[in-house]
Amino acid sequence: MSAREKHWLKVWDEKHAFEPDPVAGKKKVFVTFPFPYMNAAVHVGTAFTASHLEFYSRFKRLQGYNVLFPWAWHWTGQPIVGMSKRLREGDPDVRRAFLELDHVPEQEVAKFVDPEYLASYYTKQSRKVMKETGFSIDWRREFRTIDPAFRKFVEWQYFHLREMGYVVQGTHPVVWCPFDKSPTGDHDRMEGEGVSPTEFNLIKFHLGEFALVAATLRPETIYGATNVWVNPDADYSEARVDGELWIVSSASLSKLSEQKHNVVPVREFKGSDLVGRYAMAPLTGKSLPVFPGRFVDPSLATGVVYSVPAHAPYDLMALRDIQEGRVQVGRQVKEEADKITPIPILSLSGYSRVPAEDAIRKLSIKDSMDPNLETATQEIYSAEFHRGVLSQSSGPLADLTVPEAKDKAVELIAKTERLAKMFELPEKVVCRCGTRCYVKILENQWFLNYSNPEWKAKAKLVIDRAEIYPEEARQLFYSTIEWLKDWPCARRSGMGTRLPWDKDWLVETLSDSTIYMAYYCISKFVNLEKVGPDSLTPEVLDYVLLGKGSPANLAKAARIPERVLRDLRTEFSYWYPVDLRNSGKDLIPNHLTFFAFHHAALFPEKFWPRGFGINGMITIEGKRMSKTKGNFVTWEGAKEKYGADAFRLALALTADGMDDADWRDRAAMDAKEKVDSVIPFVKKTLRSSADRKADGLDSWLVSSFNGRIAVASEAMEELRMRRASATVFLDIWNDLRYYLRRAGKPRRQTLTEVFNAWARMMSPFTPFMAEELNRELGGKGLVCQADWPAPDDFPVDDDAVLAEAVLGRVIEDARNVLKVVKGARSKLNVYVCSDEAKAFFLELTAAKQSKGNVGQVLKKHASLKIQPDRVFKLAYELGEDLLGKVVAGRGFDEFQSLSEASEFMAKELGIEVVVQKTGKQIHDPANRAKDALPTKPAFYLE
RNA sequence: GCGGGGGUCGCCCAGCCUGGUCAACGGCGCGAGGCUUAGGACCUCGUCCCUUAGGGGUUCGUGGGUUCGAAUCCCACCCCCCGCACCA
Repeated sequence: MSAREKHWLKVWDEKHAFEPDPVAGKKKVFVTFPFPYMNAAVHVGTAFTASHLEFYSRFKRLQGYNVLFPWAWHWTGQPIVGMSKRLREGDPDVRRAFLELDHVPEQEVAKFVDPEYLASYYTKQSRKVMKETGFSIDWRREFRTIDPAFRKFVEWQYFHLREMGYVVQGTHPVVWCPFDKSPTGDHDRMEGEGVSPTEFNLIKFHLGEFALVAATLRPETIYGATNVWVNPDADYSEARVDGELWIVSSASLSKLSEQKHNVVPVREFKGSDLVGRYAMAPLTGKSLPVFPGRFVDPSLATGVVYSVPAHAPYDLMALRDIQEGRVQVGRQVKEEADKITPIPILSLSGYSRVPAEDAIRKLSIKDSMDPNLETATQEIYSAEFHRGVLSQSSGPLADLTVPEAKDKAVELIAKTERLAKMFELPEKVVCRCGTRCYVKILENQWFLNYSNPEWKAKAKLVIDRAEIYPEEARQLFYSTIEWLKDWPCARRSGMGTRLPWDKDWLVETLSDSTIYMAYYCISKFVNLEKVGPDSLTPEVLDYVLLGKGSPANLAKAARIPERVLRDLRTEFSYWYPVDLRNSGKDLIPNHLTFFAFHHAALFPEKFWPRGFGINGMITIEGKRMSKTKGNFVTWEGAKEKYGADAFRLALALTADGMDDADWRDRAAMDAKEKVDSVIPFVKKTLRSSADRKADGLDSWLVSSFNGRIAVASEAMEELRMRRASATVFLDIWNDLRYYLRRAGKPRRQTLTEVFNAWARMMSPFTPFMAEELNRELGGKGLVCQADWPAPDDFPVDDDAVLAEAVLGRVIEDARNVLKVVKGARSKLNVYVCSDEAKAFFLELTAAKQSKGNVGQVLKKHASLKIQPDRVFKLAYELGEDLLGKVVAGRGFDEFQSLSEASEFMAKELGIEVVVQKTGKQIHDPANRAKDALPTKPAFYLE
């Protein structure tokens, strides 16, 4: 941290510049950021998103608002506990990540075996780096989501949600880690991302008094079944399942019992013991032989499948293996197998009657252990599912499409009471803790009832009423609200708050973060020890947040002074609602929409969020940020490398709207150079300036500055930080450069005014440098507490704008001519049009616009011999804006203006320039002067 | 598959809603010149093609269409990115 940064941080701190309290009658802005999760250091992505709020906050303060930008830390949930646990168990990867990627000192890592210590370490680090970056946060309100007082707040919320019927219980299959005793979400998996429980149909084939239970995803193929497969090497069991006698793989027994089946094992044996026996299929009543098939995975579902060789490549290949002697079997099995031919059950365009055969041939599959069988199966399955139609051989299923036949088959088999269901993971899933997961049916789990149509409608209203930046994001909210189903809101493990009515469950991370912004109004009092967690009873919170009850009575019961209670209510009613919540677009499908739902449920409309800011995701040098790939930039690292101001400016300049932001070292270095050179530039410029009367060029600079203020202000309002910062740091700078180049002697007073305002415009982005600059300019007070420049202080002078625009056009034209014309030249003659030509131009343009008498004008000025088309074309080229100024421009004398600029033109063009006004006695050897038009003088190059 | 965003002159990107002032803003890179002992920084000019007078040609994913006129509006297609849930 530089001395300059330290100095200003101290000054801001001493002035309590960012610690706002309610001020009756003062307009307020309340901005919030979705608190970062503290299992790692904050990184440039966090900084990017948060920077929008930071810039906006500082901007709004300059506009005179009372601005609250608070901060908190998310500790709720599984990952912190999980990392800590893995460290305890000696996982080298976790340890290395702490040491090498986050640069945590060795002795600290040792203490990370305590999850709360781990989180507090990162919290401390993150707070430090954010402060040092100059974020204008009110740290008095800081909290962590496991603070006792915050828990009371969460309990209050859930108490009400349940009362309103928005928290309901349900039973659902989940991917379960038996070690963590917790559902295993996608991000908690070492293996099997994207895999979710799939419902298999269990079909009972009668085998004596037993049911040999085959699992299938394709019940519609039952009429094509030719035999049953078991894995001869695997263990199978007889067991009493829900009172029936089943034969299934031994591995499936525990899974069945996790899925609400009552399972009592009876006897275990090898699959080979089943080979050669016969099992009777439902619906067809056929007695099918049991064959050995090593392709059958005993760990998938029941480890028993039935064979449909016409449509299942695996089945066909396994059958061939037996028929063609690649697999040794007993004589009886071989004889039975030889009798079997595939039974086609559906027709499929583009394939023969036995599609499995086609696929096998296409992929040159040799036996039943060929890995290509998976591809073949996928292909056939997909084709049949979308285009297949069941044929007559399928009896009652005939003529149905595959999806229809599936439902019908399930219905028919269920009628015979030979159907059961089982959930299974189609692919292996391994939890991050290394444990293999399975499907568990979780009972009596708590859900937020987001599928409730009334709640949805209310959430939609929140979005309807809110400002969304950028507007394109609005649709994403609507889609999310539509799509959202009930959300499991409680878990068994991790850190957090227990459900007040069911202490076995902890409120899950996303679910405890929905209305917490309201708690910033309370946390200030908690941190100042004016109110303790025990006082935050539901009744007290009802008063503070909903205005219910009488403070006098409550004060006694809760043992807090009535004045404090009233202050709490005042604090909340003043700051709420949230005026702007900014986040990356990744939070729209969950957090931000939850935020809308819960505000809709709990608060009256006047407290619903007013604005949502959405930004894109960050990439590093064009690639996705990833810790494991080492493509990772921490907030601290970037701040240290470029300095706070440059880091901030680089963030601002990197992207607008929902575009993804690409963080590039090169761009940040440029920003650094820019920031570092502002003050030297200003000082040098002022040194070279003089006290003199304002001229046209000064008016031009002021006019231009007027436009810059307008653009920057509007962009700030819309959170278009790239546009805003580019205007301030690039466009204004360019204006100044032009001014300095063009001016004989820059005028001190004009520059001082502009620089003063410039410092204020820079201050949201580069507050340290802006304060420094303000001081250099002799400004009083702090620039962070000054006023945002008003356009009225920089009036527009149309004639001055026109003069510079014309000059610019003339120089550009002249450059063109000089570029094209070869050969020696010593002097450029510039002929400004005559008064009559100007009159002709104005009259003709007016006549054309008003559809007046063009012919009359032409006749009147016929002696000029100017083609009317040239006039029309020029008027068109000038555009409405400039043309308007030409028409209105009474004080603008083109000849005088260009004459005064002739030296400048000469310097720019590198050739002598002589400006003359078209008239009788002028130097015009090539007779060009007659062609001159307003804003378009004629040239002659000598 | 469902939902969303996007493809612009070497790279990043503005413009698109509200068609013409668009060969198309700005930044980077590159080239030339200035400044400088030198380098960096900084400043100026140039950077699709052609052109001895300010002009012309061909461009904004591809192919059609609407229009006097399309990067901008409409249709179809191709390609890329993101999200799709028991989790931050």
